[in-house]
Amino acid sequence: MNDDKRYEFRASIFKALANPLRLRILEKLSEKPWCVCALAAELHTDKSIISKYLSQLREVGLVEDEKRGTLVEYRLVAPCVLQAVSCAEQTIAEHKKRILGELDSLESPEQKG
Amino acid sequence: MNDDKRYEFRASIFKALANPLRLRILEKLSEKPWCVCALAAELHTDKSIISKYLSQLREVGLVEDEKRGTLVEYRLVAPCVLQAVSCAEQTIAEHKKRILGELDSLESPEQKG
DNA sequence: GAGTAATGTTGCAATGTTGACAAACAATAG
DNA sequence: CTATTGTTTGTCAACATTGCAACATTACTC
Repeated sequence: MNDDKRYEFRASIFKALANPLRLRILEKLSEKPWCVCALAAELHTDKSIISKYLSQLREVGLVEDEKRGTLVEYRLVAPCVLQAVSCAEQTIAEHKKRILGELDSLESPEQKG
Repeated sequence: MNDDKRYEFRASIFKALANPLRLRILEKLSEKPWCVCALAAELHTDKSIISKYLSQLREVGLVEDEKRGTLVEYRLVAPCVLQAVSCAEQTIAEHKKRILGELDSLESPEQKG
């Protein structure tokens, strides 16, 4: 795989993650497999949207589906992505804390050392 | 922070990551701090685009900047995000391998059990 | 088989967002 | 004042989001 493709591929994964509702779907799928209609009811969203979003997630390989009669059961394939979310969130919280600390030291300019 | 905001916040992080060039920038910043002009030269891209992309990354807290004369030095704040990239990529590679395996077993339908 | 209900997927249209490029503008060093 | 470095703005095309309607598939009943 060439370099450009590699980066586009990675970006496409994050593009699939770059939506609040899709993140909710993934979090639900991290608990157990869900069908479209159950997710639609759970998340108070039209089934067509849930179906489309699940397709997007499937295209980049984050979830997989399996037919069960009239149902289509979706399951999470890449659970480490959710860890990535909390990692990023945590790091950014740290960052903001640091910024606030810098503001504090500006307000009390006396130096201790 | 309420629930909706939390998910939108997470999504905004992934939105910032959902671009091949921004991923290249982050990878460069994982080596060392870079200024805008050096990144623009390295990545053969207009400085206005690099500047805008760095702003996006800064807004979600993935990088931070520091002025040095006429230069503005950017550094990575959340290096674990890069691990997230390779994690996702790896998992998806596994997924594709599995799909190919299933296709193979369809082509040779004899079962071993 | 025909009819019906439940579940998913796809197409369309309106609206909003993002991307890329060029040009103008701002800030700093000398 | 000039050169260097960064940021912002304007424009236009491309893409994303949302809700609704239409269609497809399966299971069940008669």
